[in-house]
Amino acid sequence: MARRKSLKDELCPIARALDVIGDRWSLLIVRECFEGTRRFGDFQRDLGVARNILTSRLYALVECGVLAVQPASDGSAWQEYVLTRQGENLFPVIVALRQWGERHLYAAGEKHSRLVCADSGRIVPVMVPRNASGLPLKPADAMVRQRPPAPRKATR
Amino acid sequence: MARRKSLKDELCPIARALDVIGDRWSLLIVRECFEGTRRFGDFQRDLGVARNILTSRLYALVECGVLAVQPASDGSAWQEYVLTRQGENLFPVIVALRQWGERHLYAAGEKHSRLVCADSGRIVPVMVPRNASGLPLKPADAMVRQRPPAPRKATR
DNA sequence: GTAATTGGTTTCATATTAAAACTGGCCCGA
DNA sequence: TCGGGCCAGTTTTAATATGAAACCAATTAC
Repeated sequence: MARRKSLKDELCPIARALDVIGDRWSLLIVRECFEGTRRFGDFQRDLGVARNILTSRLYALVECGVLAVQPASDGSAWQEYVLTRQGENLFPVIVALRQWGERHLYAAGEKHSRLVCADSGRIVPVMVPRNASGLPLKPADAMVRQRPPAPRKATR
Repeated sequence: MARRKSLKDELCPIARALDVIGDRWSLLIVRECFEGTRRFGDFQRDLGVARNILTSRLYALVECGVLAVQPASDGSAWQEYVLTRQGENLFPVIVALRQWGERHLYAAGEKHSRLVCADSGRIVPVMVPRNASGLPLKPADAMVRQRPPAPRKATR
């Protein structure tokens, strides 16, 4: 089959991002991190993922700078996995994905969780891209601009 | 190995979303759609994905309602794959992923494409979740609220 | 000091991915 | 209206990734 196609060196930022988090577990691990999970065993139990897969994903996420390893905060000799700044910046991705899922992946009448503000308890409004003036931006109104030294192939 | 763990019936919307688009190709296909690609051969050429994989992904995306199949608009007898409303609603996900990638996955000084407004040409500001008052919402200020008939297991 | 917990690693079977060859309709020009 | 070339897949075959469960060493609890 030849090695899985790597997208690391693609010019498109979406492709590069998917090279890192484009699988079914990585973003769930990140989600867990946002919920406060830090320990191997807790990820394993909460996600129900196989341990060896969890090991490889955690390693990959550390490798690419989304997570960092640090000594446990509870005084034990174990270590913890925590979000880096880069990892925290995945928040919009997680929220967008969650809101899309909430909207489209439940049967009519099927209950599901909601993202709310911790203080007010009010539902977090659906996140939308906005233009420089703050107006909602529709897909058709956005375009990808390539960089200066015009690439000879579509860069996307 | 036992079949790949399905996340379709997970209670978490993020898990459900990843069941559908949690792989390295699906979102790239969706990205292509936003760029206007509609034909099998064009997806294949632009993405460089193996044809059989493309077939299975297109089928899955149609199956879950992200894409729809319709007769070709150019009069030929072939068919086209186009985004449904549900698929178009992935726009924020794509934008969030792109902006994260632009920010974190390029070496210092390495050039990359930018998402800009089609009319003004101005860069699309980084998208952030906002609370009901329109103020930026930090990860720590958001929480997941479970639904009414309190589930007996963590629902997330 | 001993047993249980934690955080992995190893092993093995199966599923998924990939490349390339193959197939069978469509379309075009002569 | 024939033949060759496109288009959109399917099949075949091989390699890699995933998952479950067993295994293991260090750490912690008792």
